[in-house]
Amino acid sequence: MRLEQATIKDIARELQVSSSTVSRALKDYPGISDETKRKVKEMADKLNYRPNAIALSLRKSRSFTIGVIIPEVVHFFFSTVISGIEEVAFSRGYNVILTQTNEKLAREKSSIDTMLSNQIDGFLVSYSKETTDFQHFSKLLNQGYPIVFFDRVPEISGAIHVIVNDYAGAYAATKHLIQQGFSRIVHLAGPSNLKISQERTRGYKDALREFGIPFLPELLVECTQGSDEEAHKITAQLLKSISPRPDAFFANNDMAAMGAIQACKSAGFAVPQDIGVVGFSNWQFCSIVDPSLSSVAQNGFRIGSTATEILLDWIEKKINPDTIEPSVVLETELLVRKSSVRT
Amino acid sequence: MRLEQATIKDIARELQVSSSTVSRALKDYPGISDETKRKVKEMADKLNYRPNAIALSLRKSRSFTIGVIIPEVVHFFFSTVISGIEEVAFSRGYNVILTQTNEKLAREKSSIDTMLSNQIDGFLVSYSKETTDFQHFSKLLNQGYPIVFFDRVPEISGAIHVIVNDYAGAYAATKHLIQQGFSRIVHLAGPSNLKISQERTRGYKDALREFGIPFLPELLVECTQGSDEEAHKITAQLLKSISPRPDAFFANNDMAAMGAIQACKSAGFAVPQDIGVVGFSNWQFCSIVDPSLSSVAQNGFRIGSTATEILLDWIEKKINPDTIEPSVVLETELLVRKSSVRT
DNA sequence: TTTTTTTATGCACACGATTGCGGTAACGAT
DNA sequence: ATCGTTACCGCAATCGTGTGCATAAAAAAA
Repeated sequence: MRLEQATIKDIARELQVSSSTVSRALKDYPGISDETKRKVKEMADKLNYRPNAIALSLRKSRSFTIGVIIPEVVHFFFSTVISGIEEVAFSRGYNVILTQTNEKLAREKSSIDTMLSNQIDGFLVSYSKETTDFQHFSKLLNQGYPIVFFDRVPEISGAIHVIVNDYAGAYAATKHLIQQGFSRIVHLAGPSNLKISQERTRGYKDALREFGIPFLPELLVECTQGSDEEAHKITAQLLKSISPRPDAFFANNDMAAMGAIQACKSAGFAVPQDIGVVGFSNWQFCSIVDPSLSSVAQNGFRIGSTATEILLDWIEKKINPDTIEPSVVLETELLVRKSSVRT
Repeated sequence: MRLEQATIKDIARELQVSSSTVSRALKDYPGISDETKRKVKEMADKLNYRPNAIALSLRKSRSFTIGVIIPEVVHFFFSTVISGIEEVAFSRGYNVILTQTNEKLAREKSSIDTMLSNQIDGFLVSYSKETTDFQHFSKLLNQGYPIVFFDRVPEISGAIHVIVNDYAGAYAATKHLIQQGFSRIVHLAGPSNLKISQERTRGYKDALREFGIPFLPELLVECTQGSDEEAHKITAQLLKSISPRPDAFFANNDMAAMGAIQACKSAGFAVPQDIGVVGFSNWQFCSIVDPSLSSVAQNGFRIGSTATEILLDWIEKKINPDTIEPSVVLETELLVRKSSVRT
């Protein structure tokens, strides 16, 4: 038995005026007498009137809602991004509708469909690992839908990207390990089809080259899942099979770094005395584990808030996507903790 | 230059039929010839027609959207809940609109307002720490809006709760510590205005009583924030000031437990040999820290999915909230790891 | 008093889809 | 030729709000 929400018509009926007058009175249009405005507002208050956003959306073909598509919610980095998104969206009067793809392309497409049905004003996207073709995105862009990509960004024209400087972060991490006296540095890389992984690997290689350390292909291993178990297994394997053994690990993410640390400990090595480890993302637990984990911080909240600001500016036509810089690159910061500092 | 979305009228115009015919043809109504249906569907395909969910919402006074209100997104437990919510909502064809209150009551109320404006079909709520009065919720319930509360639940009539058995979890954790030979067990409790905190404290006390261990008020400390820093400080203080010193800590959440462990280590005590520690929530990092952290697992995903199933059943009138059990209690599970097992 | 201007309000339609009700043509039966 | 039946389909209203245009009343100017 839902109590009916009062509408503009109800106010009009009570006051014996037309609904157009009510509509105008509520919005302080000129040409409505102060007396009428007062009465209307009073009655609106009395009837607990709340404008029907749905009707407004239909009328204006705008929903004041943005759609967020991410691989998964249960992920420290993404949850901070969401937080940044939500914060900005809320303060600017927009709703956020959220879907996770669980890394499935099909789910990504289907989410776009339902969001289009819901007359979304724009998209914030970090695409799935399965996504290698970006036509479904280019099509949207061509139709004039604003899309801002973050973290994982495609190489298509018309989109705007918000990313962190993965290259510089990886470079700094590797350089740091080298300066700590480590030289046989393993890179536990991410999926090679993601640009962020490529960039981090590039930073790793460049740092090696810079310091005259030869790049050894066997020290570059792809961790497709990025889980601690996977990293644990790979690390244990590497420590056994490669001679002389690796003396440092630079992981694509913090979970993998933790897996590596565990494997090192199990194999009888001390971190950081024998083996140095640096992660990427600066998850919450970095500072509370033992040894505390050095990591490259990427400010998820700022990524989210920046991406949202840009998207909303685009939606509200405060910026023109064709004339502004298509990539916003936020800086990373290497946080040195115990796991990588030789004492 | 957004390309106009094709509407039902466009199809009608192309085919020289009325829009009602198109509507019916698309939905396979009887009384429309197969020939027409075929043509309409073909044309819909050709024009890339997508039904306008907003128009539908207006017509049906339903949005197929549910609103989720939580304290904060960047929180392992809540992010798993969101994941569960999103999963079920998606599979049943509902959208999820998300807001975080950042523990502010004002934000909670304002979120409810915008959601009502958007003709939300129902609410999933875990209220803020600031919320002590629940009138804004009772009012909604009285108006017939379905609300399912989870994790933090108010004592008001008409609502449905999905919670975990905090009491049993705390009881099991405390009992486990006792059985490991610890007897001066500190409980780092949560904010006492939250029912979950009260329940956990109750479990703690009952376990002590059961095993004939006197409850000492000085061993029950409220950690209002639940952060590791706060727990660290409190723990260090307790270890110094209380004599004989505490020999175990049961924390209200895992972050606090980690803070306690660090403080113990700093004070020169070994975990678990000197001091045992158990957390609550079973965050991701529990298994990767050293020593691995024993914790009471509460399945966030299941909480989210269960709450959503109930909410949607309620919305779709498959259940009657007045006749079903108002509280669904999911069991917790004590995961014993190294931090609490004396060797 | 008459005409012009200003002020305040209402009418009607639009947004896109659904649906009760009524209409029309074709066909067979009488 | 008339009626009844069936099979298809269209009209028009509806959901709640916004807005261009017309209009009535009141005020000002003539």
